[in-house]
Amino acid sequence: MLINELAKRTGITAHTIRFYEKSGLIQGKRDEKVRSNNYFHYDEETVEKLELIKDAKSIGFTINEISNLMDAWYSNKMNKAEKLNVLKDKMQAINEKINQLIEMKQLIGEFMNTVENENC
Amino acid sequence: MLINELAKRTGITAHTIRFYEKSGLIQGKRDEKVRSNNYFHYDEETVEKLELIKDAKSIGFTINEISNLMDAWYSNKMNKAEKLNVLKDKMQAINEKINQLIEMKQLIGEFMNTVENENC
DNA sequence: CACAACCATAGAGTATAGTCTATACTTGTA
DNA sequence: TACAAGTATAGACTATACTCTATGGTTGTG
Repeated sequence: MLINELAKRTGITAHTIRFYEKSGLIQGKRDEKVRSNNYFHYDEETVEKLELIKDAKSIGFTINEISNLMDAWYSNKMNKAEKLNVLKDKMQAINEKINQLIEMKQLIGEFMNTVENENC
Repeated sequence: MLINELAKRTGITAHTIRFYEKSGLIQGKRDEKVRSNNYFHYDEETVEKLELIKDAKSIGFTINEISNLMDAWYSNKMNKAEKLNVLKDKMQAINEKINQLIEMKQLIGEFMNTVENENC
């Protein structure tokens, strides 16, 4: 699949996809049989990766963090132990974020009560 | 208290505090009795605000969002209903983030299982 | 009173994450 | 085959949130 289709499938613009490619998050392949152009071809795994990127970004992970995560996820650069380490780290980061969010919920909840009892 | 003490108390640099002041998140007061300088003076409420800013930032709120939140929190620009609206919105945003984090946890958890069963 | 430490302001610089423009070549369609 | 639509690349531009530098004035201490 070419970049425009990938963009449609994921809802991410071609520009941004190229930016992610430059950043090393995804890799398209060139078709060596075709000599007339230099078009990148993408597979289903790339769709998956972009979905993961969207999710990870929405919870506040940086490109760099996502890059680490995807190395554990998809690449063969790491062995089992290294992958598990990365995943455990992310897991812990997520748990911390959840706790902070819960604290903020309580804070806002308390403040809502205060406001409820205002006369205004 | 002057800016350096505020910085020490909150762990936020004077530069960043001034940046927040420019952004409208906090306001120091000038002492009109003193004519020789233009130093800003800060009160305990500012310390509180900066703590809130730190917390809100750590869970991914932007300066702009924090600004809205603090208007509901501290200012008299809004009436009861408006304040409650802002607070309800933030509450919902936080709940959504928590749900996304939980989803990501599950995803990573599943992947950890997959990795566990790898032979490597 | 010298001099270090502190304060304010303006404006430049940095990092992150895009977003857009210009250019040029390629492909598909009427 | 003309021409719109698609593709690649380089590089400029934007927004957010700082972070730092330069400058010049003020305050406190030995």
